[in-house]
Amino acid sequence: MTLKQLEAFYWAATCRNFAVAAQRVNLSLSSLSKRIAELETSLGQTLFDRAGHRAVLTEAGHRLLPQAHSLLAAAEALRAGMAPAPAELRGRCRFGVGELSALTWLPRFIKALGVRHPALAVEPVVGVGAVLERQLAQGGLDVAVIAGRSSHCGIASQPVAEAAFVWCAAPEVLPVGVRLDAAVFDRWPLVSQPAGAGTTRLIDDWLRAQRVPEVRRIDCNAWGAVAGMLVEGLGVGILPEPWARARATEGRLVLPAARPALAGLPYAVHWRRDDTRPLIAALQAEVAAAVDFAAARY
Amino acid sequence: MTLKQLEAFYWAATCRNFAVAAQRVNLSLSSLSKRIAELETSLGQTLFDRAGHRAVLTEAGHRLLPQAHSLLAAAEALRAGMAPAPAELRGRCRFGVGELSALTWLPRFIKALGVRHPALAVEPVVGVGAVLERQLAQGGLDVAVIAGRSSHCGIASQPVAEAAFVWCAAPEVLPVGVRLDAAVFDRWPLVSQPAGAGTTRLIDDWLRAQRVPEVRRIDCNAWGAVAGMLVEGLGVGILPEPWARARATEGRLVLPAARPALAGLPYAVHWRRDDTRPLIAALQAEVAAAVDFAAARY
DNA sequence: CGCGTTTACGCCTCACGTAAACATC
DNA sequence: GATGTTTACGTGAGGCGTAAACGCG
Repeated sequence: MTLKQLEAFYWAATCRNFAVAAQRVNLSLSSLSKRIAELETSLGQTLFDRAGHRAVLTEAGHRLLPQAHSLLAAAEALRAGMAPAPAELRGRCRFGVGELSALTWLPRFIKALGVRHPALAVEPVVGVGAVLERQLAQGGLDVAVIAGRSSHCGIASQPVAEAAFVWCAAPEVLPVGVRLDAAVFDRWPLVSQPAGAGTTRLIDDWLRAQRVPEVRRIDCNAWGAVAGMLVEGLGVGILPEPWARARATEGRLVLPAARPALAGLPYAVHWRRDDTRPLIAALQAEVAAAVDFAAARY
Repeated sequence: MTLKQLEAFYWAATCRNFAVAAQRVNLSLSSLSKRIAELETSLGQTLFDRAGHRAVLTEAGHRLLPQAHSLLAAAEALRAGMAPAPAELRGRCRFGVGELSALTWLPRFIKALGVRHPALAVEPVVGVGAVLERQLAQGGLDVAVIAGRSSHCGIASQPVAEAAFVWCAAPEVLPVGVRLDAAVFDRWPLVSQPAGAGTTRLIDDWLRAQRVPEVRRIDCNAWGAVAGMLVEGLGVGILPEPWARARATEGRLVLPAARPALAGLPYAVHWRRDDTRPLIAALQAEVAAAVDFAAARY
């Protein structure tokens, strides 16, 4: 029995499938399979039931799982406690972010990360918050920076920054001085993000507070397109505040008064609570310092 | 960092020297040295100071030691908890016993052990209790069955049996019916075991209770020789009760009345408290069932 | 036929032991 | 020189990935 075998077992048991787990432990699928087989012979117990379409934990596997985790966590703590200096990170890191992050702080962050950790292969994965969260839970991502806190108890999160959004529309849609209220949405559709995005929750909360019953929506998963559609006068929507203000000074967008003002959208680093790799703790700190939604827009 | 490296480190740190530790982990001296070197580079810390004649723990090594032990213990517990059946023991086992054990229950025990655990290489080491205890503490022995409980806090023990001894002497030394008292020792020397033997403590306690001030002694570390000397009328001494009775029925020894009677000498399995190998727990049970000082004498 | 896991096979690292060297007392 | 640890070196096991095979929906 080795720590590597236990590690392979743990992630195989808690990821969506062996392939995802193999990526996480930097192993080929076949090697992962063999390590688990080795562990099984070493313990004299079958840990996975391979009868069905997918490998599923046996009773012995379920018994082993928490023990394996605590042993791995202890080993990690030992390693961290002994290390003379924060180690340089290495291996693959799948990093989930929303599109807004991808367009603001992410590029600079990836660059800085590459300088500090040349051996770390970061793979940014841009997607909608809800999807990223599921991928995180299933092992497809190592960390994700998404809006809000997770409802999933296996996922831990740490707030890092708040993004500000404002309502906006083209002047021909909302003449200067017009207040935004429920009546506006009778005449104009809402240009918004797809379900599962953090901003969608933000908008829904606002609409509910305003008792706006039903809204026509134009959903788009690309902020660039959303901004373009708003400028073109297709409807009313929200944009990150710095972007909206830039367009407003050019006279291409109007920022109507809205009460209550849109709440800030809190972003948090998310990670699997059972992931004790030093990678996680280190990234958490690095991300916290880097997130800045006012940064350059690409 | 691997469990094997930590194991090598732990025993290297707590045994008398690397050579002893190497035997315990079934490794050559050079391989042990390399494993420790690997661990040092893996942790980025020097664990042993090799400047002097012997390798001595550095500050980092001292920090690591308890953590390594708890991790190894956890790994062992996991292994034991998962094992479907008590595993067959394997490897080398240095087994310390007093000479009395060597002449009574030990041979039969070694035979039985060989049947149940063919892959276990048992090496009986016969010696005086105090010496065995020191070897145990320094890693030279895995377990020892010796008289009394250990005073050393790093050594755990579990009582297994009591051996009975009786005073005896040749008829020409102590005619039948003569009581044993202090006066006898003015005329005859005490034939006893060397300092550090369990029976020596037993005798000293008795002499002190009888207020016998000073005694001439003939010490010998071989029971066979002691018995022979007693039969030859060289002095007064103690023998295991079954042996003495056998000689008494032949009329070659006399068993004088003695008040108080000699106390029984309790024997216990001893092992290093920090030794979490399954070997120890298994042997403890096996030994407890096997020890019998009334068994055949060889 | 797609998805998920295992088997087959060749490569190559690395862990091992023997033996010699080195260092300290 | 005795004791204790490391270095040098040749060997073999086994961990690795690629690619093919297998087995279930």
